Amino acid sequence: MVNSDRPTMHDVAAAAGVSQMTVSRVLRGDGYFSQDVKKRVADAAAKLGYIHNRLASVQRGMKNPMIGVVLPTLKNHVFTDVLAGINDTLSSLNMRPVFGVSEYSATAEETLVRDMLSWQPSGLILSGLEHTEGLKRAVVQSGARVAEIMDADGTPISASFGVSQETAGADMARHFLARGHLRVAYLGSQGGDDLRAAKRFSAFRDTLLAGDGEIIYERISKAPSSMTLGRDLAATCLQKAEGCDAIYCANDDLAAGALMHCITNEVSVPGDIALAGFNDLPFLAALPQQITTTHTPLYEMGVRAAKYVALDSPDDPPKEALKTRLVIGQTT
Amino acid sequence: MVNSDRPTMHDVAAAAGVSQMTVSRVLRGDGYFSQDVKKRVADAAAKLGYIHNRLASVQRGMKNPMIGVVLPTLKNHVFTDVLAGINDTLSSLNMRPVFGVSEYSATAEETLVRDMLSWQPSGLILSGLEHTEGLKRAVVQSGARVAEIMDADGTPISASFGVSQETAGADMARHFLARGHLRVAYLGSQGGDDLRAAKRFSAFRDTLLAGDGEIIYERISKAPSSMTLGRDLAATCLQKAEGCDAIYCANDDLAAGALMHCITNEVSVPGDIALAGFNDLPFLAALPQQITTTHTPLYEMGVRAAKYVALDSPDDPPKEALKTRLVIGQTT
DNA sequence: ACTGCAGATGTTAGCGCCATCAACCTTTTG
DNA sequence: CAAAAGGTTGATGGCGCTAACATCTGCAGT
Repeated sequence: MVNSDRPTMHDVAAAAGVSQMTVSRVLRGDGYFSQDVKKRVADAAAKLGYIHNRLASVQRGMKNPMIGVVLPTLKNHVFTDVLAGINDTLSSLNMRPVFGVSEYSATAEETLVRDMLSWQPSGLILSGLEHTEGLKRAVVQSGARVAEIMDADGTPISASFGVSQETAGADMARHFLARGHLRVAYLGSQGGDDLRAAKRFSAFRDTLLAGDGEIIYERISKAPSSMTLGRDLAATCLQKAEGCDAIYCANDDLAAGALMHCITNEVSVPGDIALAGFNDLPFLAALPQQITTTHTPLYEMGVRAAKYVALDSPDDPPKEALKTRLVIGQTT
Repeated sequence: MVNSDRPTMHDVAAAAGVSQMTVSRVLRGDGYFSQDVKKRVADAAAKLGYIHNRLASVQRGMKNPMIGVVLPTLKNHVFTDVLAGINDTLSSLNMRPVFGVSEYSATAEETLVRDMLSWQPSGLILSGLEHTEGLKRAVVQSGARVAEIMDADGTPISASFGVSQETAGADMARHFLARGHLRVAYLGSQGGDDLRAAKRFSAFRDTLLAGDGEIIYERISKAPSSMTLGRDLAATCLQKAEGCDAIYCANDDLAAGALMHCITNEVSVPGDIALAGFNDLPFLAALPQQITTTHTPLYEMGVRAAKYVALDSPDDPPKEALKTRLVIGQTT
């Protein structure tokens, strides 16, 4: 409920004995005004507890310091890392993120974006490169600056800052082959909704099969990703997949959960079985063993995307593929 | 950059051959209009890709489906759990959260809230009960509905949905005493900025000392909370605090990190040393041992707060203390 | 035939702000 | 010392939308 007695520039103007226009100028520090007037206005505004009404100024044509951010989930720490990069950058530029979570649904994403666009944000950050046609059309028409993050394998609407999922998957497969891990299991989550994990796995499989490897077990749970899920999936996997010598997990949470299963059940890692995840999240450093994983510059990705959408350089939209890096596991 | 060629109701009206007011009515489904007009307007809106301008309608006096949410950090999963509750609830009510992160700074929080208020949100969710006077004044004057979450020991601005940190701390101390853990270490993070952790520890200490216990080691790192920090703090603690038989950690991340240290160094838990955390985050279930902790209804807290601020019941603001529950550790 | 009233549409005003222009006043400059 | 330049303030209009009121039609009730 917006109180109707919230003071406006008119009220401040009356209290300071000037016109409303002068108050506007003083508060924005734009144009000419005397020191005397400046002080009177500042005092009046402080006394009344005046708060600027952005709705009105944006409507009038000012830039809206609002950036819409749509992420697939908050359950995976991956996105809180990206978010941190976005948030830190936008804060320093006096802009504010508005978040939405799509739960890996393209239609939910479209609804969310349409909703956000109704606030006339000056920018938008989306996850992944796959969106509904309706979303793309709405975004383009809105004139908001858009950046797509996370992925680099595909065609962005405009700018993109992501990593190549295919390269990451293929790199990991080559590592497996080099280490002689040929009988491999794959564990995933979110059903088929996590499209980036799917791309990764597809490239991983192709590369592995092109070598002498084989996927002897594959299980993509419908549940959202979590350490607990990873632990459970690993338990079933080790029971069913005889002769399996390595597990590739869709992400670090699953891999860490798998590691917990191994520790609890005294399965030696990587002696009995090798484990690999994806993202190189900070918490991996605290585990009893450093798991093999692919480092992705999550924070940096957030920073770049935020900078791009916040500033309005007229350059043509960059499509940057950030580098991933294989992190080899070891006992600590 | 908001494109000036974004279609307005006027454009839709022209395309549909009706007045702009009629478009407004049709799109809101309010008042009278014929089926024929309804269809023409809907078609025109779809063809032009019309997106409603909320700025204008809120300015005109409509309720703003925006809720400001200020959290101390995203680095601790605690807040993403709360956030999930808030987000799910608001989504189902067609409202949108706008997030801000204060990094445990009261002045940053005030800046953030003032910023948010400039968008005329209809509600606000804040963390904790301690805020600057300026913030409280601004919030009250804004007329937005406010809910404060997390804490129950203090006086809220209006509504509050939190847990008693003091009760939780004291309960844990009683558990320690009952188990005969008398030589206790305490590990914390965020310097003195995490006021709720401080309240908890204070009550814990008082209760412990009132029994036969003592705090033989205390270390509150300035770093943000993480598993890695917990692991490092535990390492130093076990080295320095001779005869220590239990560690109370400010939260589950620290406690899990401490557990990782113990596993790596073959320190038996709880044989050699007992560990306790706070919050009962879901990932604890994946660890090789269930750590002792205090369960807090994080998601539920988010749900209740979101419901309160989203709906505009005229009841006087509820001040609810949600129940915490001690979770006793065990090996899995 | 005349009221009455509901259905269907349009007109007007104004939310709070800022770009633009206009007015006036003070310096500076040739 | 007039003219130009610059400092200081105010009046006006309009961004896109919706509440309130106005208008006009058709048709039921008497």
